[in-house]
Amino acid sequence: MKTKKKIFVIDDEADIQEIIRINLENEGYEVSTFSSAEEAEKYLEKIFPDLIILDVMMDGIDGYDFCKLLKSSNDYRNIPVIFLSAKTDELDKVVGLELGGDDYMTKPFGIKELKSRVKAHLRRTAKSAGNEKNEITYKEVSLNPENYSLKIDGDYVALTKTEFEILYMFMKHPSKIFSRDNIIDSIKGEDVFVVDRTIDVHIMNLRKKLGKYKNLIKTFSGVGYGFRE
Amino acid sequence: MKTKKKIFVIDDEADIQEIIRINLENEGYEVSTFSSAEEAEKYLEKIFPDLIILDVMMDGIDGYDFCKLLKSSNDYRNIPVIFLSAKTDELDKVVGLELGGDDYMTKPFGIKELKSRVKAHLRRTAKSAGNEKNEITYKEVSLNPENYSLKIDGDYVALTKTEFEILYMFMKHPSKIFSRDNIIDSIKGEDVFVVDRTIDVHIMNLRKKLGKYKNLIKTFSGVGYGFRE
DNA sequence: ATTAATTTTAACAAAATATTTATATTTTAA
DNA sequence: TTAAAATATAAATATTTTGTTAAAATTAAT
Repeated sequence: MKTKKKIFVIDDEADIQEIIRINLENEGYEVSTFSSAEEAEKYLEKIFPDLIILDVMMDGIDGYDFCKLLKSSNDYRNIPVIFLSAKTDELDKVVGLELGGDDYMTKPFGIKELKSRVKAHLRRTAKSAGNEKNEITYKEVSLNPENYSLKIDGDYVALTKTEFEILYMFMKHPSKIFSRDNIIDSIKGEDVFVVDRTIDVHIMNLRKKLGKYKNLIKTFSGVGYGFRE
Repeated sequence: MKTKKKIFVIDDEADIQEIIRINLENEGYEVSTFSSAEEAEKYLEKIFPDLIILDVMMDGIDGYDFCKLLKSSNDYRNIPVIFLSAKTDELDKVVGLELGGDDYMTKPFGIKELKSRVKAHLRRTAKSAGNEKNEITYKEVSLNPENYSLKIDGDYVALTKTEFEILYMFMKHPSKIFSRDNIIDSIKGEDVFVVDRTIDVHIMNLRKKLGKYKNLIKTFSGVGYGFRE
């Protein structure tokens, strides 16, 4: 929810590029397309992709070599690569060369297949990148990421996802003040536009759920909100 | 169910290799064939097989010796070996030598026999690897791994395999929320591509079967599902 | 090779949540 | 103290997510 996953599509056929772009953008990914490996290479320093979709046969540096290049770099080694090819035997070669334990699709491929493979790979890397959240406790209030709940004096109160995210952010940095824009950006992503008052409503709902501890959330007029005594 | 079981087939007759490969791949195993023990040995480091099918008579290292080699290694000792031989008396020798308490088949062998023996051995190792599941009980609901059944107030309700796996995971970690992706990964494996709403249907079916206890499965909107009061 | 069982998908209804709008209340600053 | 600015609240609306059903696809069993 925070930031979009970035995907590079490297294929010299413009229409393949577009089919993939449209479908993946539709799924909420940020897609950059390139017609050659050289072109993509230049952008690697600017944008760090979460996944690369790579055609095997291309002019200049072909898919095999580009992948080898990636896998020999510490920075890029762990980016999953999905190979594309029109011919099965080309893919055999990829598999045989053991260019990295990623994935392979033959053209023409189904859109559904594409989407689900992309999703599966991103799911996998998300897992290995330790982004677990830990329980945070303040006095008699504790926020539990395992079940998105709030324990107040021993009683459990359910939070919605957004409420949880906001409160988590607050409690993670108590005594820090967050502007409404801060909050919107980190909860929804930078390209999401909602009216400021929306945050007020979430804050209000959180305070209700905090019951007698509602004043732990402080309003800083003209600035924003924060969590503290 | 998570990943394919890997089987090595070591036999110098190419057609035997193929018959076995086709039939076992058909059963969902990942099969690697080798024409000699030496060849197989090289691959042991790359691929750790769950089971080995081994011809007794071969040029170079024969089946007896290869098996002895395996059994003398801590790493490979526990891989079950199924011996193949054209002659019964050769197998007698294997048994006599006590090369490990595995299994023996004479050529020609029936496909059905092969499959069931393979399955039996894999089942056995799976068990000894401490993956046994124990009965879990919560209030008047208990989940029995022996027969994938659910006992509710004394009545038995049959679960399908997937239903069982999901509920087992839930009850093993009550009060934890699992995302749909979490569930797919642990039930089906990371390389399986299904639409995540599939889980909703399983949840619904589980709730139906839970009858009056259906509300033990909670929905956490935007997050996932979990088991709790 | 059929049949049956299970799993998956797709479509739409229902529910939950998020956002906006409108208005009341509080805070700020001159 | 008072007008302007900012926030709180409640109610209305929009959006997202989930529940449910039925049909299609896959898998297992006969």
